[in-house]
Amino acid sequence: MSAEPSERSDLPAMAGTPATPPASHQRRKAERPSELLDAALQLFVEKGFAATKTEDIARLAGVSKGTLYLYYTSKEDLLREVISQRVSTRIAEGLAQAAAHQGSATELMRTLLVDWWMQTLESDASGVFKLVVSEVRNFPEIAELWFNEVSQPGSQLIGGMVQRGIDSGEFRPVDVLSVVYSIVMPLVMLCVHRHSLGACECPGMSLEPQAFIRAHIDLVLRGISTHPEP
Amino acid sequence: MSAEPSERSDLPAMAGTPATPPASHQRRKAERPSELLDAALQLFVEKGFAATKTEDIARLAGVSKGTLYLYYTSKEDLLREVISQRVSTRIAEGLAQAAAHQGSATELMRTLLVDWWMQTLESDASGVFKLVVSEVRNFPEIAELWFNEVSQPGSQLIGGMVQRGIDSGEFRPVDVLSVVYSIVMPLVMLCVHRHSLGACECPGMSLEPQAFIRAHIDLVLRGISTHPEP
Amino acid sequence: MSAEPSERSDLPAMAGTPATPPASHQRRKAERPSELLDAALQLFVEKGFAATKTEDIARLAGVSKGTLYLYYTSKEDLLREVISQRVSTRIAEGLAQAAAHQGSATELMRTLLVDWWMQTLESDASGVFKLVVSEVRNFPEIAELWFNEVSQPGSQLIGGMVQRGIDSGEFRPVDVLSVVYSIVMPLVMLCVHRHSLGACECPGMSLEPQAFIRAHIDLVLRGISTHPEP
Amino acid sequence: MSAEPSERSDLPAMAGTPATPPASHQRRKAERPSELLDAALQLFVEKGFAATKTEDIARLAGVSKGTLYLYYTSKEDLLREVISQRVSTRIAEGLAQAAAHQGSATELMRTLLVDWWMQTLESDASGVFKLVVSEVRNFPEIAELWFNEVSQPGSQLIGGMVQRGIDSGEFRPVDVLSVVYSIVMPLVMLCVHRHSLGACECPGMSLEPQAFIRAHIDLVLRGISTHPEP
DNA sequence: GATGAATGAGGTTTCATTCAT
DNA sequence: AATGAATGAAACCTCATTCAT
Repeated sequence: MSAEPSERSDLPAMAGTPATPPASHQRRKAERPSELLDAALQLFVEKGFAATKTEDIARLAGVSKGTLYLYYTSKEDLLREVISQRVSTRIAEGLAQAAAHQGSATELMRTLLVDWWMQTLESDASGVFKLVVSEVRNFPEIAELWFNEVSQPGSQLIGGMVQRGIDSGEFRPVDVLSVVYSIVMPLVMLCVHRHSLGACECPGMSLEPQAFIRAHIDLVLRGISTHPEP
Repeated sequence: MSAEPSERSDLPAMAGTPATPPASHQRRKAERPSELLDAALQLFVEKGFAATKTEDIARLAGVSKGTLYLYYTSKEDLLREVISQRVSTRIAEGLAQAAAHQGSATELMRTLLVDWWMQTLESDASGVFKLVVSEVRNFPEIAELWFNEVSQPGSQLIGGMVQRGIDSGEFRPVDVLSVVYSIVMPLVMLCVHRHSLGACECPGMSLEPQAFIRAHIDLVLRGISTHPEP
Repeated sequence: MSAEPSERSDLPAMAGTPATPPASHQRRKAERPSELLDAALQLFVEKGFAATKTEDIARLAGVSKGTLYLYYTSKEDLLREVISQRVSTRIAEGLAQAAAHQGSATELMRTLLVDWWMQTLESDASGVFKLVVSEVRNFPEIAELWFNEVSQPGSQLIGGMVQRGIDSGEFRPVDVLSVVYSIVMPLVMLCVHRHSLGACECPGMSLEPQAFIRAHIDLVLRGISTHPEP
Repeated sequence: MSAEPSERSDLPAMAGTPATPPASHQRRKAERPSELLDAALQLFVEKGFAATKTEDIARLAGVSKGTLYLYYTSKEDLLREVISQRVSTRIAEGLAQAAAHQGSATELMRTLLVDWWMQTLESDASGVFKLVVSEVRNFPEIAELWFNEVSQPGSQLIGGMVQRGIDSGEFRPVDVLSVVYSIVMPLVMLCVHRHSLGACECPGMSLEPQAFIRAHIDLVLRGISTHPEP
């Protein structure tokens, strides 16, 4: 939220000057789209697309109703952009992290999955899961985007790790796809939950997310391991 | 469609009851509320609460716009009724099934969980999961209902089974709540998915639900078992 | 204006009863479209399409904003309907009158043209000329309608009369089309004028329309006659 | 485009005038108002006042939205200026031409009317007729302007010629005003038509304007002449 | 002078709800 | 009980105008 990287850090600030932003008008223009996207995501996730008023998005972003339309052609456009933008950011992160790590499949899964999903859960990207679940049927193009950019690469990545474990003898010869779902669905659900029932006053899930993620991964690993630890 | 047997089955009234009156008309009247609820559920799940028009609900139920208001005081009323009605029906079913079964914790879980969730997934009750996920934040009373009628008793039931397994030595002394979530979240997610991404044209999950549910339960059981089968 | 023929004069009213209208609700519904069209025509002609507010049309027709949309799908729809409806009515009238008359070409023109154009000028159909002139370029479909339903048949009719006069020796062998325009353009312009400059306070044209029309037709007839009266 | 010779023709400044300054930039500045008026006229005529966007006017004139407001205080101001400017230019031309000519009333009308109206029809001044017809009722001040600057002097001029013909025995003792309208209305209508139905794809008037104007004047002259040519 | 980002009043259209029939 | 015509609040979006740069 409000994490705009302030675009192209404009020349190293001269020592002493407190990095004055170049000019309020220009600054604003550069940041508007991102601020609007943040506001839109927050409200779409909270209230749903149809129940969110464009004026509220604008107000939350600190601009007037009309300004929104200088940057996005319609409320629906805003929805598309919010999803595709936030999703691609997060997926790129995941691939980068995967490339950086190494080790046994077991180790890899224990670190990579826990890290990436914790970051996702705690960033506002987690809201996108709930948003997509709620709105795909009204906006079929989102389905395609999601499949190509998220489901497919995600399954590939995790499925690849499971397969490696099988090949190396760490894991039993399980049905890879089925295991991928067993691993991933609770994590997705965690994100969804955080922005639906989890956001309500009610007692809710009395369990630390991080603790649960670790326990869940361990549970699955033990379930597929050839040599379960005692 | 749990309840309404659809007006076609006009079985002869049992002797003793006064010759059933012009049937088709009387029957209809009695079934209206339920038909409206069916229609509402279908559309709320498909389009979301805000994007569903009362007129569409009425039309789908085969009545006029005004008639809807003879049975329900508002669109929101319809939402509340749909959820609480469908939910209580399904939960009662679950408790009944649980009471009927017996055997080891492992066995119990393998049959009970698979059966109940498969029925739920295939009935239109599965849509309620998606509906609740999408709408709770706009209607906080739903959260309370859900917690009291679903989350709480559901966790109790499954948690109870896990605890029994631990007590009997079938399962390792795991954190019960955590395991409950690992078990249940993919199953909930399956229901949600069926009415969001799963309902789109896109390739989607290429996995038989029943096969997955079995595999998932097995995976978890192996993960918590003290004597995993080789 | 407000000249709705009250649809299907419902059975001869019993002598004594003042022809009670059948039921206010039903009555209204039947008359609404026509009342809305009247209101729309008046305002579109007066202010132009873009400057007319749908709410004003509704108010002038004595209904609320929303009611308008029960009968017409959009403001533009209203424009199309107004034009095509009023035009076809008037043209049918003209053809009927032409069929009814007979006599020499000269006589025919002197009666038919004067009568039809005077009626048109004084009915609210005259506004349609101004409306079409002002709006065709924004709504090209109107051009087609106008050409097929008005320009074409109108030219045919008048051109036919001129040709008959030439054939019978009443008129010199003039260029028919050119004469048609010389005849018709001032009459069209009279209609247009009545709803633009003619509607302003300014001194305006100090000439009785009927007197002008007669004089104009006489002038043209003398211009093409083979035996101009002395 | 009566006035602005378009910045391309940079004829060498006549000796004596100080070497023209950085030309293209200075020139532009001086021509801005006129370029804006041209753009405004074109769009007002094409789309109507209300449906024309100030931004489109600015873009067509090659400046930004804000610049427009440096020269004109409002969109309405632009409308007033466009009309009064174009009108006075054209009327002045007409008076000049009238003063330059001489001869019999018949001759005068045959040359003067044909020339002036052909020039008007082909310049963008013709659009002003359509614009005025469409917009007077929304801007009553235009009516006054039009009456004083156009209708009045125009009627005077033409009426004067007719009267001269009557006095000289060329024309019969007709009603002058009526004849003026018979003469002028088709010519005005020609201008209006050119920017409304005439601008559409439809078949349209299949008649050369110049041929028609000549024929029309001839027709009227024959209609009022005391000695019609055989 | 020139720009174009920003504003917000105002216009069109939708839709939950009412109520006369 | 059932209908569906009518309402009007409210939502989306546009665009004339302003003003900081």
